[in-house]
Amino acid sequence: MQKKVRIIDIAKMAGVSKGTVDRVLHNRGNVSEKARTAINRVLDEVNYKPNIHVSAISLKRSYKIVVTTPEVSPGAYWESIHNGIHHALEEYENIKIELLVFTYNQYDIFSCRQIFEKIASLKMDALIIGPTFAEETINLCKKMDDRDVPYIFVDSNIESTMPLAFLSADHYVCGYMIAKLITSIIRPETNIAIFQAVRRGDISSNTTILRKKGFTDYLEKNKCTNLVLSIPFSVTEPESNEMYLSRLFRSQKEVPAIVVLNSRGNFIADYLEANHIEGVKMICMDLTSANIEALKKGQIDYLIGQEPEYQGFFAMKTMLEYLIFKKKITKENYVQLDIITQENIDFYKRFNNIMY
Amino acid sequence: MQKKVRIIDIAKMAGVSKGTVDRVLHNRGNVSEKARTAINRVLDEVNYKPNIHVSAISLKRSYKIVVTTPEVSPGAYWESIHNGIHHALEEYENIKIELLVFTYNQYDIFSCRQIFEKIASLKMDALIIGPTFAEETINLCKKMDDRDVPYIFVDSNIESTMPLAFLSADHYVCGYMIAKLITSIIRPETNIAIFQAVRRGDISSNTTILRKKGFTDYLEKNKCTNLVLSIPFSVTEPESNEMYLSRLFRSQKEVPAIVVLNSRGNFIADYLEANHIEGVKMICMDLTSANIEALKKGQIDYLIGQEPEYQGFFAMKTMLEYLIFKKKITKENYVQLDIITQENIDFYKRFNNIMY
DNA sequence: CTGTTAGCGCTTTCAT
DNA sequence: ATGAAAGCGCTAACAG
Repeated sequence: MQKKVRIIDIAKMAGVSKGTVDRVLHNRGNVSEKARTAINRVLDEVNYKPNIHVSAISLKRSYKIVVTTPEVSPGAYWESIHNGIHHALEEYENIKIELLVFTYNQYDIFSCRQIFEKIASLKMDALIIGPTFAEETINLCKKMDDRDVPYIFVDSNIESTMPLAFLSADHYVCGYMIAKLITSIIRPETNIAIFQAVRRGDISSNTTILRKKGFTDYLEKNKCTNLVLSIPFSVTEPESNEMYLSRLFRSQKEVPAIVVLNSRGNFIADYLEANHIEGVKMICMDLTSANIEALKKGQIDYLIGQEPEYQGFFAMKTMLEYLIFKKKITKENYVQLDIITQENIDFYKRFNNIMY
Repeated sequence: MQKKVRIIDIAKMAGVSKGTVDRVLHNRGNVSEKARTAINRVLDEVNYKPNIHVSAISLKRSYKIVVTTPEVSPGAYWESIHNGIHHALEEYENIKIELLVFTYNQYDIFSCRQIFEKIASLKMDALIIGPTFAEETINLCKKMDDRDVPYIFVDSNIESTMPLAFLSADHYVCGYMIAKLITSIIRPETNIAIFQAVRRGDISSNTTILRKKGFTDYLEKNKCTNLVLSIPFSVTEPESNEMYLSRLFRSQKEVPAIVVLNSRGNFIADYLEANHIEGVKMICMDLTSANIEALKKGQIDYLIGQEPEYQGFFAMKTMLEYLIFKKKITKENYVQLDIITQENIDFYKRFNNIMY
């Protein structure tokens, strides 16, 4: 194990001073072409890894980081992502970071536009985005690209953008897996009702489309004969859901299995309980407090988790390490698709933030 | 957010110098009773948290840490635990740590005794134990208790010991969950063959006993009518397994479902393949390379993971933070019981970037 | 454009 | 038993 090379070692090898090496390492400018090449030559030979502990304590400047995601409600998916982000910040408590958080209504494209416009007008060092609407996100990203502001996605990736990295489940595989799980516990004759959220100003979110595709593909590939009933589902106008649900159950001879492709599965579970509908097999997304409760009561059979805390944590940590330590980063980061049941749910609370 | 209190702040408040405060903080002795009480009084009032970055770079002493576990084979369970341990070490690369690793044959109690005796004769700062045999482990731990050497368990906890912490799956729940999963995908008439490893000099490992108990309890509680066939399984004498297996399948009218309570499920999968036995539903423990291969081929339906990398990583990280930064430790750490299928397996390979 | 230098807060050694 | 002081390696300000 060779002893570590320090800035001063590089300086000596290149025949310059510490200060100049630091200027090159951080692209601070004011370096002659001659010095730069000499230093870069040395850097190519040696494997310089800054001591991050020293960096952390020496750092004087501060960083302004903007976070934008759908609105956060207690115990829900996006709260977990924010928790993860804050957890990462705690790990770097000695670094001065100014965090600005802007949330938009994920069911209203106009809210998103407005917030993104505001963000575009801000000066910042980095941006973390939880996207919903593709077009709007692409617009924002273009502006960031022009200004050399690095950004990282959480929850899902958006095509035609150039993020530093993204943290996302493979939503297609997610839907595919859900199809496998639900069909493994129901009979081939059982119908499957599949719920998707309706949004204002846009057809559907990218993630839901992908999950739906994976779901359908599995059934087709495996020649499943279950009839699939697509049911719209409104978060903003819950009264219309009652109607859809009662119509659904009135039309069915046998209760269908239920798949909810967003994190609001508990709404359906509540309806079933209120109407004393039993024996329904049900798979939903995300470990929200309400979903966990429904899982523990036995209303939901499987929950699929996508590590939201880890996504937030890793996004922020990656960003900081990029900004401060210039660490290399992996662009594509697919998170686990955790299959959760009544039995293993209690072991999935690493960040202690799933409370009820 | 109040500004951080440093050693020098405490020193001033207590009317002593930095050096004396440090002596108290690290129990280094040579402090008058008067100074000690003054400093402790201040420490009770303020919330002192050492800056770990500074600690890390200032530290001159080195630590000798011993690790003992069952033997490591490539791609297998214990290798993952060791990988995790080494990852933690990488994160603290600037701290001088001498790592001594001793492995024993987990199927031979005499090997374990011999190794543990050797370990007991060593001088060390801390010990990480992957236990198999309860009595032997308790003996070793008693000796460590006498010498004030802290130890942490991975894989399972041992009663009647006083570890700093343990990292373990809840093996009982694990067995319980396996029972639920297997019965959810087979018919109530299907028999279940359950495989347990045989060991030399001991009845069975603690973990397997607990898993078996959980398994049986589930079936009983849920009035499952499946017949359970317990099959012994020898890792050291594989030729005897052939016999058991052929006898098993000859005796059955319909192929039974298979549950393997240790990580050697792939042995059974191989037998099935070699003998062209198809249509077997199978659940096994642990994401070993061989098991993953069998899962991907469709021979295994579910694998249950218990985060071995995380266990090793967290054990070592916790130990270092205890030794160096005197961090508070959570004693009981139950790891996730990951349910793995062909679909989500590829997202469970975070070998390169363990965090938390 | 470049070299020098003052911190950052903690550990450890060395006088006293 | 105690205080003073020398590092640890990096960042950033400052003086040329």
